[in-house]
Amino acid sequence: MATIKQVAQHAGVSVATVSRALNKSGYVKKETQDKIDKAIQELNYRPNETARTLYKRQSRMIGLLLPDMSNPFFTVVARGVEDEAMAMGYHIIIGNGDGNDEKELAYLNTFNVHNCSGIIASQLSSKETFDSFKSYNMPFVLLDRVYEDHEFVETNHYKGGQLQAQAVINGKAQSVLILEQDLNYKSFRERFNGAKLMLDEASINYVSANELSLSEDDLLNLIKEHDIDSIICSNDVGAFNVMSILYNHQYKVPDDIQVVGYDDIPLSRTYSPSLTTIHQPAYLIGQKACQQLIKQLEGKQREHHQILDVTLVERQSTRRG
Amino acid sequence: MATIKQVAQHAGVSVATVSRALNKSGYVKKETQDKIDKAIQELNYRPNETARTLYKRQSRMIGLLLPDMSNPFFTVVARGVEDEAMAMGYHIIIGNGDGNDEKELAYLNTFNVHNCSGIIASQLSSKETFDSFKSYNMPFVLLDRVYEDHEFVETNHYKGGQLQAQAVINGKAQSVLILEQDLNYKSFRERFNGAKLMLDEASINYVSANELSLSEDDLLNLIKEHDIDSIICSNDVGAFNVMSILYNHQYKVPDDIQVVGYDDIPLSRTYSPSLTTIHQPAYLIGQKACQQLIKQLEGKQREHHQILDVTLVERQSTRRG
DNA sequence: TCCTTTTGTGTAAACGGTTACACAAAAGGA
DNA sequence: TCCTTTTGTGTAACCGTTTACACAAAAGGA
Repeated sequence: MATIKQVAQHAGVSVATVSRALNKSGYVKKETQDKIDKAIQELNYRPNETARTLYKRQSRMIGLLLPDMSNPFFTVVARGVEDEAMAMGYHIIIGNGDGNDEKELAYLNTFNVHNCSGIIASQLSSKETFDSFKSYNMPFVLLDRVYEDHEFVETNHYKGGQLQAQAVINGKAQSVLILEQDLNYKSFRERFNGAKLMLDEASINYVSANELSLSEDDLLNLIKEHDIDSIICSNDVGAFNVMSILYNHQYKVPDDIQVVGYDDIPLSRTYSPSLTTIHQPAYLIGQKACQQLIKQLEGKQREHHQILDVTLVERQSTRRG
Repeated sequence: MATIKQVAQHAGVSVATVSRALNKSGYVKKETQDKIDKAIQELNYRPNETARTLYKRQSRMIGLLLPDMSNPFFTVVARGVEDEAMAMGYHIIIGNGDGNDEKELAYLNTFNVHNCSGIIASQLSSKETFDSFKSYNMPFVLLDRVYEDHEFVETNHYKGGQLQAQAVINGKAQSVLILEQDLNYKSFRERFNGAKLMLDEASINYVSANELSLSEDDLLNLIKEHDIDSIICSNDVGAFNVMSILYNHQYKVPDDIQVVGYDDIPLSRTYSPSLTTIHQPAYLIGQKACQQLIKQLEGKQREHHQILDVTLVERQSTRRG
């Protein structure tokens, strides 16, 4: 690889002039600029980012920390971040935290020692990790699972929960099973509360259970015991699981039991029956988070808390009025 | 952030000694080591990777270029790469090529100017891109779609095609529709050939069509016209699509028409009916590719061409003997 | 014309590490 | 004891950029 020194030599000027020509900073005579451009061409020179980063103490890389990139929701978020970063001349170092403090801190450290200019993080597994993040004094924005006292992008989970309830109400629900996840997370808690409120208002019976700790038998027992005709799941993948169990036990969806998911991952359109779910704009979340981070980096004005809208997508897994 | 200079000062030694202590290179007296460790502790010092990279002209980062990380097969591959890299002390810069020459070359350039130590790339969109990759003289290994004259990790696509045929033969296929994708790609071509061979040997009729250019109506017409009772798809997502169309037109899977996929993405277990498919060890592909690249970096002995096995996973979308 | 401002360029010092080299002290061998 | 080897440490150059500063030439204003 050619260096700036070689370009300078080849063009018969100093490295400082080449640098100025490259960055269009300071004065450069037209003639000189041309000579330098020619040399750059001929030597196929591309400036070394590492050296630039070292001097500036700031790279054009963004650390992206996700709980798990193989979760379909997060892959789409990641694409949103990546495309936006690419468009703005930034690049992504990716890490999977797996809900594990140590891993999250290891990545935080990695991003730091590589002089990443900022971090986008989702679902930090604890308040302690969050505090560590703050203590590094690197610009960062949070995604999806969020602490109120820091910049973030999330969606309206309360409304999402309401819409889930709305979907089963539209299908004349009589007895609903709500599958929740860890209610310590604000996002899950709000969805849960939203759904409960709607069902209460409509005077519809419901029971709830934790989706993660629920076995197949538990599910079937709950259904029998409470004569369940509608299930609200905490995400689409969970809904697929539920539908698969229902299918294997001769329950018809939606006729016997209707099912509503959350997220609207790409496959929920294609599933048979296709899944009624809450659309979260995953790609947009990624994009917005990236835009917000870059604004933060550049000290530009911005909204610190972006709450994006969610919508109900009614498909085949719920009944219609 | 503390620098090595501050550590040196704090410990009362020179930066060279600190560096030697850090890297366990050269002689350091026990006593001195302790003083330095203490200083590192107290200043919370972590060596700056950028500076290290600049001197060594080699970072501990690996460029990962995928066609599209939101494709479930590749996300799992990416996880395999990422986990393995993490375990070996490397990190991943990720890029989506989108089957687009320019983007691929842009990422190649990015990886290069960041002094990435190597690249893992999948499905370079053209021979020209491949040649560019070689011309950069960076270590790299190819994934999944592969050029014979370079190091790679792939799976046995020919056998995969045979197994797809085997699956429908097990279900007493009489008239098969093979949905292929771009046969210019060796992987798809081999699958196609493998399947054809098996069907020919068993004297079973088949027709084929291109999955990507096939509309819903085209598919339904083909099924009627040839009295299709089995469909071989080019991947799982395609199979979901097909099953969704079948579902909407009152075809029963697998009784009326059986369907076999390719890849065994996580959701194929959960789909209803669950999908018979060819298991490609996506995570392992990523891991192996990463291991191979790191061996290449370290000049270690290794296999240059790894061809991993695929297996048939029979589930509910095909009939049984 | 002389003085001031603008334009154009080069020198050298950073950025934060690693390492070649020099050299001194300690240890070992005869 | 003297010589050789091993151990331990510091000085300074280097990696490839950017930029503060100095200075000269050109342009502009009176």
